[in-house]
Amino acid sequence: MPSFALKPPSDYALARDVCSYGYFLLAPNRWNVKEQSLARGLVLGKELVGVVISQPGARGSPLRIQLDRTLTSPLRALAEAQLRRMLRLDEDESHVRAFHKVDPRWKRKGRARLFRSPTLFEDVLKTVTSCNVTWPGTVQMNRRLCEVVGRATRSGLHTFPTPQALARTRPQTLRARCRVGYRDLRIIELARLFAARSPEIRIIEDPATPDELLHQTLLSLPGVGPYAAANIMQLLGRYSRLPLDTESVRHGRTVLGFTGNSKQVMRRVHEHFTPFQDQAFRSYWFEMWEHYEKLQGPAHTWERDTTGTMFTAAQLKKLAAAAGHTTPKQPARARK
DNA sequence: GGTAGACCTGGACGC
DNA sequence: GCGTCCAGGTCTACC
Repeated sequence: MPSFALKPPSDYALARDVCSYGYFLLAPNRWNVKEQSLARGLVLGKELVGVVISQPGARGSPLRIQLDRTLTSPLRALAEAQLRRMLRLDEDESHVRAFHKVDPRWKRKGRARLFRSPTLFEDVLKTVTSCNVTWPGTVQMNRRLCEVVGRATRSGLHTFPTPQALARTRPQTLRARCRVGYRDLRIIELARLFAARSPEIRIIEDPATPDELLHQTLLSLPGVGPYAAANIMQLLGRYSRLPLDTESVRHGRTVLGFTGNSKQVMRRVHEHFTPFQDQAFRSYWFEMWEHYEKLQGPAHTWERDTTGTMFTAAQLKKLAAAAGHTTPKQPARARK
């Protein structure tokens, strides 16, 4: 099997840095708990390749990238760029230090990097398919999008659908076979914007775009509201804004001990993380992630196919109660 | 500028 | 096994 090595930053730990954000559990990603490796398909222009990423040595040692086919140099460069994005290999030791200087709580474990997708398009779609749906629904939608619109590599690994493929897909197909519900037209419109490299997409992709303009441009995209815009910003490495949702309210109540209605708790969560300034999201996220790991065990032991119901409100409530966290009774439907 | 209600799916729950 | 209720963020109409 062809393979190559990728040199990560000196503090890089694959299991910790991949299992740092829920997208590692979403198709086409497959985290292998036993092997502690990540497999998925990548689209390289018109070509496909299946990759299995592992780190046979200790922290900071080279990553081993196994391929299910031989790649030419230009294709390998494309694959490498996507892997670097997904694994956040460009967030080097100085990036990590900058975060730990603001929030030293994560220095000992070295937490700083957040897993994301090989492309911005996949990150945007994963965000949109996580809105107004419980976690098992998000898992389902991503799996079906990959199976129905994505393609399979030689070794049977799936790729995420390209903007071009999704732009050609009929809304009925997305609704009936991918179970995306009312998101069908929004997903197709997003795919068309990415496929055409519209001015909005160029603004979003430009690292020089100021945060405020980036935020406003994201809000203009179909299916993207305040939560999704803030989340896409963190996926772009802009950590100043918090994607506040019902999960933030739960965290505010159960972990931070805030009281009041949802709106008040959300405001207090926002205020709580304001001192972390341009690192606010990472402080917020790792605090929540640590809470999940307390309830469910280390993230690198989570199986994709059995964690589907893990993050439902009912399940979290049960686990929090079992762990001794108080969970005040919430209104039947959380108000935003 | 703020808010109510519709949107759609799958899990939970009661019978 | 079936029916009903609930969770979830965005969008639009309306005040």
